[in-house]
Amino acid sequence: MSHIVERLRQVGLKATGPRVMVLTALEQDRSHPTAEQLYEVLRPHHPSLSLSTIYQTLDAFVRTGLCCRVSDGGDRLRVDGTPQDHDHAICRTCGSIFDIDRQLFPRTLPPAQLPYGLTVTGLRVEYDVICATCRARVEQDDSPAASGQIDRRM
Amino acid sequence: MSHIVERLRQVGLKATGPRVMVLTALEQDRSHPTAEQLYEVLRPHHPSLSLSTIYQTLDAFVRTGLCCRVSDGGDRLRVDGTPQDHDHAICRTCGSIFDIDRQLFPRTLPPAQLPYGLTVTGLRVEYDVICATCRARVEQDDSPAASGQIDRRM
DNA sequence: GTGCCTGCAAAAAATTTGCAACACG
DNA sequence: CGTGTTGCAAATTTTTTGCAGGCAC
Repeated sequence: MSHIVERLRQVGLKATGPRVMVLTALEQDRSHPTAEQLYEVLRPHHPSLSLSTIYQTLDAFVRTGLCCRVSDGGDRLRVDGTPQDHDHAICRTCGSIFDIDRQLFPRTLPPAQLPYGLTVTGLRVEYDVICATCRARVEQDDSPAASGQIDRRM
Repeated sequence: MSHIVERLRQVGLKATGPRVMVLTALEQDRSHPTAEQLYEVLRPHHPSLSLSTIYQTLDAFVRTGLCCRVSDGGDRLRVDGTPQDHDHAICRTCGSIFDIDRQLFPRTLPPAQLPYGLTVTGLRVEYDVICATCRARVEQDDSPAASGQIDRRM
């Protein structure tokens, strides 16, 4: 439990209640939740928690590198609290995001320079996928989406 | 000029004024503009144009595959109207998005299957970069960001 | 003609901000 | 104890929706 507190202090953040809760939740929940989803999950444990605090907390985490933003295609803020290098697979139907271990798909290293004078600091692969749930739904009946994540997709 | 109309009809969309303008703009502007930016660029040429129409138009384009959503890290809707395969480089400082030709970084083909029963339909590489403008600013003075794109970043 | 589109206005959703009270270190 | 955080409310920003009139086909 205390390793969460340590991680917070290492980056210079005070180990407050909301922060410990959010970081703990991110460590356990690999679904890359939205701010709203974190709020709903944590509020029962901390009734005075406010959504604004979630946003501020995530902002602090991203600034200090404790987590990073993830895209589900361009919509809302979703965060990834897993420190080690990994890629993401995004289901085009329901918007779920899955972590993909880097070792599965070995790649050559990126060039240090790209056109336009760009300096590369990192890279990741984003896979477009159809998740098992959505595929089953498409193959069997034709009922509309109803997954655990985001459904709207442009 | 008429090839824009053709592209629209090919996917079953009526070739209306706003659609032709937006698709033309996307073909010429490779900065992956937001809806708002497209609106500002096009409004002078079509004063009655509404932002709502831009959203609806982009929605139709994405649905029909004429363009796709791009993420600048999780903020707003940005679109990419370039059909051919390419990757993206995102400047972590100013949020600018650059197209990166696929040939620059040859890769092995993706696995057809990933864990969790995911079926892969596509993939792209996302490079984190510092663009030339931002690097110059950091190296020389310390003035705050003022690029053409998005500055806020979590 | 007719059904798809547009444009307006208003609503909804998502995120940010100001500020006083509070808690961590 | 002082500074960084929280929580509330309100403001902003971004996107969506309902609907009447218009236009492409």
